[in-house]
Amino acid sequence: MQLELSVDRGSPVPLYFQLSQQLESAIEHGVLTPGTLLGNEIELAARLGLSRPTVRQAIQSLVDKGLLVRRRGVGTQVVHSRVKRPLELSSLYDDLETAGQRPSTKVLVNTLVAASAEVAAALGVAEDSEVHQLERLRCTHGEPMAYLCNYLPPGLLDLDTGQLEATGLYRLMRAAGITLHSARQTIGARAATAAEAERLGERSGAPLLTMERVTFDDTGRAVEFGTHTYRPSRYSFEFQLLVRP
Amino acid sequence: MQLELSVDRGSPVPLYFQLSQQLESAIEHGVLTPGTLLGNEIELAARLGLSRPTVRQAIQSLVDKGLLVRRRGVGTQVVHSRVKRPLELSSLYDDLETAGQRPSTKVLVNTLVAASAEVAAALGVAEDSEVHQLERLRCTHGEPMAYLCNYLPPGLLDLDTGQLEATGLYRLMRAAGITLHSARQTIGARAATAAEAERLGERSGAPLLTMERVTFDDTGRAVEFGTHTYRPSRYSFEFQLLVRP
DNA sequence: CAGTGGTCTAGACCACTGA
DNA sequence: CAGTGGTCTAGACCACTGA
Repeated sequence: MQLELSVDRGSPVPLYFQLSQQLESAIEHGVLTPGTLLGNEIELAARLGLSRPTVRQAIQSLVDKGLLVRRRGVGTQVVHSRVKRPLELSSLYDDLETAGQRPSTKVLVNTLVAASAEVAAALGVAEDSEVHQLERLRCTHGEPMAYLCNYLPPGLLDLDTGQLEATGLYRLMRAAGITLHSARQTIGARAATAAEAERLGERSGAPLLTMERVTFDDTGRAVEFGTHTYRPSRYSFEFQLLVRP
Repeated sequence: MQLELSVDRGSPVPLYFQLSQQLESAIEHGVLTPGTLLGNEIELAARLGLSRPTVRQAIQSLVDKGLLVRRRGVGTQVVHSRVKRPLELSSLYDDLETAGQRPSTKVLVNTLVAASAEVAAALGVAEDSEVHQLERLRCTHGEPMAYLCNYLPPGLLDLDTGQLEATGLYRLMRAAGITLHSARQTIGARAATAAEAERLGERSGAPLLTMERVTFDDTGRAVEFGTHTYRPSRYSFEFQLLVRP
């Protein structure tokens, strides 16, 4: 079976990207079945009228995504397991929306406060300096699912309550021109305090899933510090990991 | 300040790797401070007597690790925030050992059983076919920390109780020539059952952190299915995420 | 405008794999 | 042994950034 591949040199889309997109879609649609050998890079390059480095760049991006495996002396194969997207720095709001859960958000606190020692350390600002404080209740199907507390450095973003109820925080940040780069997360569990139980509709002492996160932009500035609690019956963290070679 | 970089063409270590190692160590030791511009690729290549693609390959690997940021028209900069290693498919045993926690393992079950529907689906074997079952209690400082239940397909690995108590499962797999490729994980929380509480030294109904995982090798075969429970007072998941560009 | 990284070519030699 | 991916060279032209 010969896979139909072609590139358009008139397109502004890079050639390696055109190729990797076609391969990815062929894998996702089952045209390239698991275990298939791709054919060697030099022949593939000749067939497409591309240079070998360009073909390698396309293949490499799919290896990085976990869709292909390369073995010296053997060839490049489509991975057998259905690899979903590896873990990304994703927005809870976007994840829920993608899953068709129709999330809703209620902003309970949106104000400026003096940074506590913990918040100041996380955001890298002076203690007692002003920071934004945000508390939101996220529901799906009208039921509370998570309670989100966030702190943001001042002057970064217009935090409009209306917008915060219509979309997620990460999307607002990106729209404000902030380039998210990395985040440090801690996921744990503990018993709900009376106040937490009340907010989430659980009983006091019930198990809660917790997440603490500091997000950085590409200049290394902390742009957000959040402490979130989730109802474990309604939410868990699910992700794909790739072993780095 | 001029950073001292040099490559040894007599070494079997690839040139791009020699360079990326030197840059990484300079960043980790603070010789290259956050925000520093690396100097353009062409000049860097000339200085080292390398071609530009080789220099790019070195830089790219550090961009992938989150240590450098590239901006067209601007240059390549050392990231400001201390980025630790991004999330890897790591072994709990290795993580604890690295943290100086001196983990110990007690094997409670090491036997062959008929696969339940859940286990069969996870491992991709027939229901009721024979699989290895493993139950281990992991302690640090003599205190229980996690209870690990694992299932493995038959014939993959010699599961020696002595070795299992001396090291981690992933290390045994790698030693057996298995190339780990990816894993699908779910992290959640729930209340401890009476049996679970007993095993971990908690009270019944106490919150537990849970992890479910299927690990695949590079041929796409499921090599392990695990359901783990952790005492949240003694363990949490901590990791760094990078935003994929 | 000058300077940067992004993309691309057309080769070369090598190490490793499996028959 | 033939076939594969891994590494490397010495260029080229382009798009984007910021002064």
